[in-house]
Amino acid sequence: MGITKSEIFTDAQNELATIAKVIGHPARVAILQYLFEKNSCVCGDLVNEIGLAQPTISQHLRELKNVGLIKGDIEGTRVCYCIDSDKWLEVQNLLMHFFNRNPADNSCC
Amino acid sequence: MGITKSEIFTDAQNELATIAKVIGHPARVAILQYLFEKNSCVCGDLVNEIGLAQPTISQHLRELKNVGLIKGDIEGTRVCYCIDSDKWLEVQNLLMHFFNRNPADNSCC
DNA sequence: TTGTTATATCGCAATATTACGATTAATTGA
DNA sequence: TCAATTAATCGTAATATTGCGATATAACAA
Repeated sequence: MGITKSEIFTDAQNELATIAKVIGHPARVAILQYLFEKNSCVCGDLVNEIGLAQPTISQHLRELKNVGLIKGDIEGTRVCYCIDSDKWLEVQNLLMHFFNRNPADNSCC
Repeated sequence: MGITKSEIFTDAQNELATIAKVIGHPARVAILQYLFEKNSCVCGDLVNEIGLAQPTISQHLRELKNVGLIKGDIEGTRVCYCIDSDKWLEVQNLLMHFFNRNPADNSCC
């Protein structure tokens, strides 16, 4: 049905999935990378850098902002975006916990 | 249009996004967690453990298998699934590289 | 062979996502 | 004030995802 049954999963499972889902688009990966390189950027930069239309970039920025990975500051007619350090470290931690376990060697297959 | 313009992004960006997208569903997170706990499982286990129908679980298993995170071995009428260690470590590395950078403090906002 | 069990696949309905043109809103500069 | 600039929002089309009932497939057990 296109709708995820979030209610049958734990908060932790839903949280990890939500974060991963946002990172699950190359445009948003590219935006995060660009933000790290430049340490700040405006929507217009990204429209030039990435080959997507302005409304599309704006939409992706909103999704990144919704999960808290980036924040934006209005500067006149432009909006300055940057990584939210606190959230970034939180996500770093979340992913660490999930991925930093080593799979057993004695796997069945 | 619902279709991602993968061709305008780098291979690395697309790869990270593809992996993240697969992890971007709580059922698949739950499956991976269960696999780590039990070190092996069959589809039926998951149908009982998670509250989703068998065809739905099967579909999620296929997606995890498609990106290589898990593999399945046929054992009679059952299929034994487990984490693919090599791929897991590869993904671990990929995510490390992306997330293990610390955001600058002198952010604009 | 026949029934049982376990999983995959098909087909569908409901919803979500992606992308963008057109428009709006807000600020700056002349 | 008026035009220009920048970004958000609206509306929409195309496609993808999620979930499941029904069915198919495959292996085993009797």
